[in-house]
Amino acid sequence: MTTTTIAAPAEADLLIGLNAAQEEAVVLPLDAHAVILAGAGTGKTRVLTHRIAWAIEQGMDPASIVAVTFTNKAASEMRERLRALVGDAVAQNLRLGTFHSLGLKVLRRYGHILGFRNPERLSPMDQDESVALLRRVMKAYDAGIDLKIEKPRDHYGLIGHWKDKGLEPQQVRPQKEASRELTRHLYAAYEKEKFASQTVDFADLILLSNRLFRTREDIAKTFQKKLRMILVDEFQDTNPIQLEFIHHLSNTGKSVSTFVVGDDDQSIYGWRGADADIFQTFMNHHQPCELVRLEENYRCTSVVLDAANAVIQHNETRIGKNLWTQRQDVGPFGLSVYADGDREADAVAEQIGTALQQGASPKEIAILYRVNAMSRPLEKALIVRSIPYKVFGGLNFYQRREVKDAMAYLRLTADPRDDAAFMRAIAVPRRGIGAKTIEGWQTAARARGASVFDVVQGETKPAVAAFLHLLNDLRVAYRDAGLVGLAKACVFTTKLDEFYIETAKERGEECVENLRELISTAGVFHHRLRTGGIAQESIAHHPGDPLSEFITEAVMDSDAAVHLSKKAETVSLMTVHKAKGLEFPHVFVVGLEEGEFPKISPFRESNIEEERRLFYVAMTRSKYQLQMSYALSRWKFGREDTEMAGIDDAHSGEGGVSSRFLSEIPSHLFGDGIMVGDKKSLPSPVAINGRLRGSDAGDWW
DNA sequence: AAGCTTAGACTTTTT
DNA sequence: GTCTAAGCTT
Repeated sequence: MTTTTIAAPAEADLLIGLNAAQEEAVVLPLDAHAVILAGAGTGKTRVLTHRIAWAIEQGMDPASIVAVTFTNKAASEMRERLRALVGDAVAQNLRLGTFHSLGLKVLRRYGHILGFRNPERLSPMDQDESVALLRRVMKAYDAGIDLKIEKPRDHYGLIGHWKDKGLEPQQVRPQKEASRELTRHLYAAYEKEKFASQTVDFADLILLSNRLFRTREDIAKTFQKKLRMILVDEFQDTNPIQLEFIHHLSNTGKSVSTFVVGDDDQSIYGWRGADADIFQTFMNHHQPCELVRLEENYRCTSVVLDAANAVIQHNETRIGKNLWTQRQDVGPFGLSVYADGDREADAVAEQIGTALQQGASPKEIAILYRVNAMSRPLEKALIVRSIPYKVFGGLNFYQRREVKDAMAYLRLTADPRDDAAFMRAIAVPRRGIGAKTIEGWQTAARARGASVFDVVQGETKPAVAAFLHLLNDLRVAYRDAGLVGLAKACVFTTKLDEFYIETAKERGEECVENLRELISTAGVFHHRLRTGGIAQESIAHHPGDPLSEFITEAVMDSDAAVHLSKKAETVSLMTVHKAKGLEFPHVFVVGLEEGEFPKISPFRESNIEEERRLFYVAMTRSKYQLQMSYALSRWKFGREDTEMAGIDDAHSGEGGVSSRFLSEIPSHLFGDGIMVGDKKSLPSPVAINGRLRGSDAGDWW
């Protein structure tokens, strides 16, 4: 009796504060398959976490629940929120992680069946390394390939695409186009070489897990027996191999219920193999299937929602939903046009300055654009006004050259037979051993089925001996001084710091700064490890040694290193892709020109519906102010791109014409019409999706 | 083997 | 305009 008095209020608590649709989703029968269509800002994570808490409260064993996210960030956020709902102890037992970390776990456990000699050490190559491996394959290719014409990165792109679709080399049909046919052959060679070097790429984490499940039904069964419920976040971004992965775990829903949450209108990773039709496919496989729409938005103003709804309605392929809000306030919502990109940037910076004067905090403000290159003029304009900003984009921490170099030494300490790391480390800092020599070792290693490290043992060159000696010192450093001591040694004992000061000139200081940051990242990692903050996120039931875990995190959780910028008081500049899932009181969307956003490239087929979803994502980031703009001309690759230039220059084309998406917004929603240039305002939004003509046009050229 | 010069490219990027 | 990477020179 007394125990029920504890349980009952808790159950009531759990549902408090949920709206009708959220509650409906949370309390669906535990064995029901469900699709939750959760629009932007409708409480998606809330539903997901409460659903899990609800299941546990109904008596489901936490260990039989798997929740899959796409990013580590989303995983840890969910973990945190679940801690608050169900307590530390229970949250600890949940299986929660990204597709890739789950796949890695499967491979580490069962990789020996697939022929991996050291599966528990497995840690995937990042994209650059995968391309490097392909480049080596291409260089060794019988027919001979001109790497200038056939670019490794392009071929890798297509191979990755095939892999995301679940196509193994022998399943790819012969290609009509010669270059693609070459890719097909390279794919097979790439896979062979990759296996020979006992490594895997990102896609393999899922692909090989699937192969294992397919060939060893008994192993699939052991997972299926343990599990009762699988939840998937951001389901719209799931690609075919990930869906197959879920099917293996759930026995295609026959024995495990599957609860997927996402928003088809926010599917913006189609170019990475995500299937726009994934919800439909899923529902076909999981009948009967519940469908709940979360449409009440808690983020945006009603004007923004009306505009966003109007735009997204132009998409043919969507399940359909309409966001609404109870909010009564109307924030500023506007569209401006400028003569060129610099003036646009200037005006945006000016408006931000005003907002700051009026008491806004820099971190409440974001500028969003379609492509990274657009950040430059904005940065300039912000610097002039001394407005603090941060650009989120470009390379992440672990992709920087100097950090990769130091990581190569860390990796060699963990495993001297890591060829990729060996070849990188021995070349930097320079020690009189060049590409030719290394290449020679490599072929020898391949011929003997050995690693470069093994081959090099017979070398008598003093430089080689010194290098091997250095590696030994690093091992000693790790043994005696732990992860942080090793990290320090990888920067200083290796003399990487000196190397970068000498060679990188201007950037030298910055490089060393990054190397120091790497050391402190190792320190933070070590601390998290000791305080128990790691094991659950990397979902390793038997965590390996700290070094391997650290290396894996560096590859698979590139965000883990950004602890310094977290609470910075800065304006955020980022691409719309990066902004997905975030929200800001003040949002500026710039560069809304036809051709730029939507991005239209003469070389690549563009997907207008996906571009439109991207625009939809951009608009729905704003909590209060949404300010959009475009420019009549823009500097592109050092050339001016205007409406005029488009006529004779097939390369650039569309500059200066407003985005078609703007014309899809009902004109009455633009309070003041289009703001032209600095202050002049037109009575109505003339010339949206068209050229600005006539006497009006003259003024701002 | 290392350093300098020039040619080309250039959406988006959760892992 | 700015980057990287291949290739030529020393």
